[in-house]
Amino acid sequence: MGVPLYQAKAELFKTLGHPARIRILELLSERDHAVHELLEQIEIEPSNLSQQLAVLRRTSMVSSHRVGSEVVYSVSIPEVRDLLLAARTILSGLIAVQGELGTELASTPS
Amino acid sequence: MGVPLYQAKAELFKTLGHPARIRILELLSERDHAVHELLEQIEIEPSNLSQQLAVLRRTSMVSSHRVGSEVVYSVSIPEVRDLLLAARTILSGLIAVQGELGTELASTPS
DNA sequence: ACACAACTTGCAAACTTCTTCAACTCGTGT
DNA sequence: ACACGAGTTGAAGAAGTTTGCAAGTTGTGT
Repeated sequence: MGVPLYQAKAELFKTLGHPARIRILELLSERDHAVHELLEQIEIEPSNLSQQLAVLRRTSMVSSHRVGSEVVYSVSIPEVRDLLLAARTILSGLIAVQGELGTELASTPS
Repeated sequence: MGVPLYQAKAELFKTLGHPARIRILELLSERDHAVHELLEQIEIEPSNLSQQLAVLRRTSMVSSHRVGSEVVYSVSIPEVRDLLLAARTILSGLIAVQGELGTELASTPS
């Protein structure tokens, strides 16, 4: 007997409910990245990034392997992309209706 | 200038990151419900339900209108359904791999 | 063997979210 | 006008999350 499904869903969404984790997943869904490459793109302390990566690892959303002195991360659930895209669609809808943040959406690719 | 997109996404997911709110959205995406109907389906104190509904209202995910003495809620962003479905798909994948919670998924409809 | 870069871990302080209680509003029926 | 059912609101304590610091690994080059 496991956790009820609605609770598992809530936990999945909770995992996505953090700006740094969203950025990590967006970067990783383009291609694999080493931690220091993520660090260049995301404004955050190394230890904080590590913590956020740990959260994503715990929920099996990403996996890591060592390559020499680097640790490379990849998305292990490709469907996460769908979730991010659906979110984007909803946000464009909201923005169209409420009229805010318009240019942001039009110009950035993800 | 508005909030960066990745932050808006994080907030959207954060809103979904609560079991009661997931259940509310699942029930409302079947059909509109009055608050006391939701209360019958979800094990939660009335005031707590009200708080969770308020969170969903603030983010424009649901809207409410009075009908006599009842307050009826409906989903105002139909695409939320896609998000819930995508979550379900991901969860089945995870469960298939990690072998847990299997029967739960097979038998319940949402 | 040593220094250095690349990460991770443990932990405490700051902050946010959740839950419940008591008090309140608003409509319906009497 | 009154009582009652249906919901909402405010506030406060408990619980959970986030952040950054200092300390610890592990691999590479010298």
